[in-house]
Order: sequence, then C-alpha cells, then structure tokens
Amino acid sequence: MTGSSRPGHPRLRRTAGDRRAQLVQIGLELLPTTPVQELTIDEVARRAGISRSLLFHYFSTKREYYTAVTRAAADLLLEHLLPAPGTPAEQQVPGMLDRYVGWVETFPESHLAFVRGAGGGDPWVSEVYEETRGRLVEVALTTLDLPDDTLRRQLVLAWFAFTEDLVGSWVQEPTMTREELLALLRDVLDRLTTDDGRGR
Amino acid sequence: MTGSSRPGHPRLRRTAGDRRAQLVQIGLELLPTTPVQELTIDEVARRAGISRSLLFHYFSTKREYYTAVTRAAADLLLEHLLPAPGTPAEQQVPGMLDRYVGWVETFPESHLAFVRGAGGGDPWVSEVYEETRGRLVEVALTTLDLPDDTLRRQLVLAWFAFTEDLVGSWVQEPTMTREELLALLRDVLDRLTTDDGRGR
DNA sequence: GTAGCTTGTTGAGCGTTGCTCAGCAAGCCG
DNA sequence: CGGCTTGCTGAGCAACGCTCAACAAGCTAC
Repeated sequence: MTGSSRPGHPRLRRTAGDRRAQLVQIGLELLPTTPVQELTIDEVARRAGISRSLLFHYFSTKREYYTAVTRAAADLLLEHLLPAPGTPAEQQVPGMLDRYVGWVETFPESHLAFVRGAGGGDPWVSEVYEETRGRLVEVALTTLDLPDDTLRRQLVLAWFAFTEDLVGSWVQEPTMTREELLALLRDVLDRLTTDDGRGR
Repeated sequence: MTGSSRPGHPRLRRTAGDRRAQLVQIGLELLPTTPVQELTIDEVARRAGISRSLLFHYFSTKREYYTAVTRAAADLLLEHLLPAPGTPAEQQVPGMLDRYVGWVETFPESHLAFVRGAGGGDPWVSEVYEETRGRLVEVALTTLDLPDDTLRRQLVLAWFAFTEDLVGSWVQEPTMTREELLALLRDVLDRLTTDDGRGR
C-alpha cells in the first residue's frame, strides 16, 4: 500500500545518500509541529513514499533517526549563528545575539520545538542540545577574550537559558524595542562575565 | 496474572480516593528515573498490583495520568518553596531561593526530571510547569513590592530559567560557595527588577 | 543480450503499549 | 438471602517500533 507512491511511476530508486537526506529533511519539516520523539515512523515513511522497513534500513532505531534530525536542526542553527570568518572580535557576540533574535523572530515554533525538545527526557537529544550550547559558549568566551574556566562556562550557559526564555517570551509579547532587548541581554552578559561571577 | 498480587490475599479492594492517591504516589516515585511521558501503564499497574484496566478507570487517558503526577510533583515543590505565613516580606524571596537550592541539592535527579520534563513537548505538562512558575513569580513580585506588569513578569521568568540552569549545574560542579551562589542570584534579580529592565 | 552481483526496497508478521468493553465479585443495605 | 453499587479483571483491538526473508533495479562481465 505504501509501495509505489504513484501508480504511473514503476518505482523510484534513490542512492543511499539521497534517501537519508530526504528522510532527515522530512523530519526537519515536521519538527515545528511535532516533538521530535513523537515523530512516527509511519508518518515519515508515508511522506517519503516508502515503506516503514526502508527507514529502518537507514536508521536502525527510531531514536537514531530523530537524533539525526535533531542534530541537523542544531547544525542549521549553528550555521546561522556563527560569525562569518573575518568578523572583528568585538562584533562577534553582538552579531550572534542579533542573529539569534532574528532566528527566533523568523521561526518561533521551530525554535520553541528545538529548545523544548531538548529537555524532552531523551539523553541522546539532550546531548545534541548540550553540545550545541557548548560550542556557542566556546565561541562567546573566545571572542570575548575571557578564560574558559568552569565557573565562566556555567555562568554563560545559565545566561543562555535566560536569553532563550526572555527572547522566547519577548517574541510572543514585545515589551520593549528590539534594541532595548539586545542591550539588556548584552548588559547582563557583561556584568556576569566581568564581575568574576560575584555580585556587588 | 497481574491480578491478586499475593497468592495469599484473596483480593484487596480499596476506596476510589485511596487508589488514585496510590497511583499518583507510584508515579511520583518513578519520576526521578523516568521522564513522565515514558511512564508505562503496565509498569505502574504492576507496581500497584492491579490490572491495566483499573488505571484507565481512574485516569481515562495516559496523558491524564501523568499530568496528575506532574501536578502532584509541582504541588510538592510549591509547598516546599512558599514562605511560611508570617514571614517578614524582605525575607520571603531570600528564603525561597535558599529552599530552592536546598531542594535541588536534596533531589538533584528529581528536580532535573521536573524541569526537563516540563519542556518535553506535551502541552498539558508544560501548562502545569508554566502555572507553577507563574505562581512563584507572583509571590516574588508581590513580596518584593514590585508592580506586576508584563515586562517584569518576563524578566523574573527569564531569571527563573537562569536560576534553574545555574543551580542545576552548580550542584553537579560547585564552582563557588553556597552563599556566593545565593548572593549572585539575588544580585542578578535585584538588578533586573530595579533597572526597570534596561541596562546601564 | 543475458548472467550475475550489489543493494535499494518491500510485505508479512511479532511484541509491546495505550485503550475499550462486557462482565465478575466485594462489600453494604434491605 | 436478594439486590445494589462499584472496585476490579481479562480478553481483545489498533497503533507503533522493529525484524526478516525475499524481490527487483541497475550496474558490470562475459
């Protein structure tokens, strides 16, 4: 029944790489509307016009599949955020922040799905999420010319959580101008990192 | 097979209230080790010594069940955090912060499960989580004698995200003293709320 | 061209899990 | 004892993740 998607076409045979890419792509398209872990093999296979079995040929487990989808989403985000090579150091963090807000403005549900899905309990997915956050912290600390010690990592990671939450709710209900938001976020980060983590 | 849990006992018949409470209790005990949504009816019923069907007699849907469990967990947390009546206003927020850190120190996995499980995609669970955060913000704003406008709510909620993240990682790897942590958190909150949300 | 190999692809089917439903039986009342 | 309420069960269905044996598309070799 799932077999030949169109009666006219005898059967379409793709290369392994193409098929994998197609399946991940379908996952990405479904991501905004469905929590990653709730993607059903049936649905994905149906959209791809293939049988369930074939999906298991490429991803030996459902978890392996949606982890791949999550990683693809994370890579898209990173690619969008990371500063273009040659950007002056002092512009890198502001630029990333600005692009981050833009990203959330453009794909609010998609972003929510990624951030939320991260916590969804599955260690594999969380790992991808943590890895992404880790790489962003690294870039931030490097370009801010700050030592990469445990304390500062913790503070910047917590600031990420702050940023994700605030930007998320700000997009839903803009309580200040975009510039004020960016200034506030940068200000909090500055104070956290230059204070050596201690108040007063 | 699941029926009479002990061969000796003919069959145990409980009142509706007792049974519900028992089932929710079992869910709470499983919560630290299992993401809420991954609780299986089979497992819970087995632990309660009843058939799967009975669980559906009390909770018409699995989601209804684990939402009840989540709500119970949230209530436990709130009960622990909310200040005792008669506490002087200026002590309420510090007290809650202190008890929050204590809670995370005592039940690290349990806390992680709650915070993480919150985002897990399910709107019902997220709602319980948001509701809990909302009530905490309300208490905070009231006792800090601050106006309860949208901007301030957003800032305090984002500060919660900051706090959850930082306390969570601090428990795993204490990069400062407990007092420094508390002071830092209070300081960030103070600056956010007294600055009217704008830096400088 | 056809034989043969590789490999993309399928269908039938199994175990688990969420959920339904008809009916049993425990305990109380008359 | 008869009858009522209601806690409770077992069989069974549909959906889903996953397996496995086998088919067939497209390439190369002769």
